[in-house]
Amino acid sequence: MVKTNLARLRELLASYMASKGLRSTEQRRLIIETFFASPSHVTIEEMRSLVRATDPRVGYATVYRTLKLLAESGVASERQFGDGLTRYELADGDAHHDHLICVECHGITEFEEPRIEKLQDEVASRHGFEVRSHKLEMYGVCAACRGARPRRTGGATP
Amino acid sequence: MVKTNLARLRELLASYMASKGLRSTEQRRLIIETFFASPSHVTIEEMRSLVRATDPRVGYATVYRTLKLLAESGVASERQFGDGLTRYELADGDAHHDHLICVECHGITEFEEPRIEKLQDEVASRHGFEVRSHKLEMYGVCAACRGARPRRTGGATP
DNA sequence: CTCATTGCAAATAATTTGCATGTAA
DNA sequence: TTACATGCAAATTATTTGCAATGAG
Repeated sequence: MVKTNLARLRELLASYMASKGLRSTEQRRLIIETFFASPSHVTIEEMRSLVRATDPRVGYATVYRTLKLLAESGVASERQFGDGLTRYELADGDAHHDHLICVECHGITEFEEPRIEKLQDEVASRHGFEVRSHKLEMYGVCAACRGARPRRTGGATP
Repeated sequence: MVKTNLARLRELLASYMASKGLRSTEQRRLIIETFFASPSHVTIEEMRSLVRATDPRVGYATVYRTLKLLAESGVASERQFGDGLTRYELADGDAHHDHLICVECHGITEFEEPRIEKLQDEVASRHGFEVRSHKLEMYGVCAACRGARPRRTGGATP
């Protein structure tokens, strides 16, 4: 098992901030730790309440600015699913995951499928396109909402 | 070659409007025809100017409302790429296409890759998830912006 | 000390909506 | 006629920004 992704992200953030001459303030530390401890795909609104549960004096704008900082540094990924809210999640290391989004319960499930990644690269190279990032989202009805159970069709992620 | 997709979409729209008791007004006809004649991925702003070039009396809200109507009827697809603007394109028939989005020139290229679609279905079924729609977007630098030429790595879409 | 950062409120930006008036059916 | 549509302007929603006060280095 690899050293935790979180440790890597902390280092990444530290070096980014150092390189930009950014300061480590009480608010930033709080927001960052809160983010690291949050469930995936938090909205800014959710982050704001989580942070304010600890320190009600933190302003709205600071949450926005700090999450943007996390995204710029590569520590967080900004995501937009259809609902008009921006969500944040921890950036992946080498692996990359995508999302199944339930249109009924709005639940979000992550998955990885290396074979899709490989085909994506193939498509990109066919177009002479240099991929920086990509997203794959499937919208539909999740197993729970269908009342069905997932049927494992063999081996999952190899 | 199949009968034009456009004819199918016109029928789809007509039956949708009939079923909802919606009326065919001068503005709607203008907006709809303008949309059918527009390049793919038009923004609402672009639609508004195109429409106003013909009839400056058409209001902003009517463009919004009519595009939403097109999306609801299944004639158009709403897309959000990262730039905060909602774009519309003609809905696909059976086939489905995805997008390469250049982060430098903001150009959008469409592609189809049935093998990816197949793997997506596989993933979904593994999760007991019923897919209604999906989107795959790759962000990066297009061939033109790289100064490179696309290298065709063999057969394109079979 | 100096300059980045914060919090607030005001400013944007994109989209939506209320309502009086217009107009298909 | 009689709802549905339209156009306008005001309202929402999500996010950004100006600026004086604060605090990190």
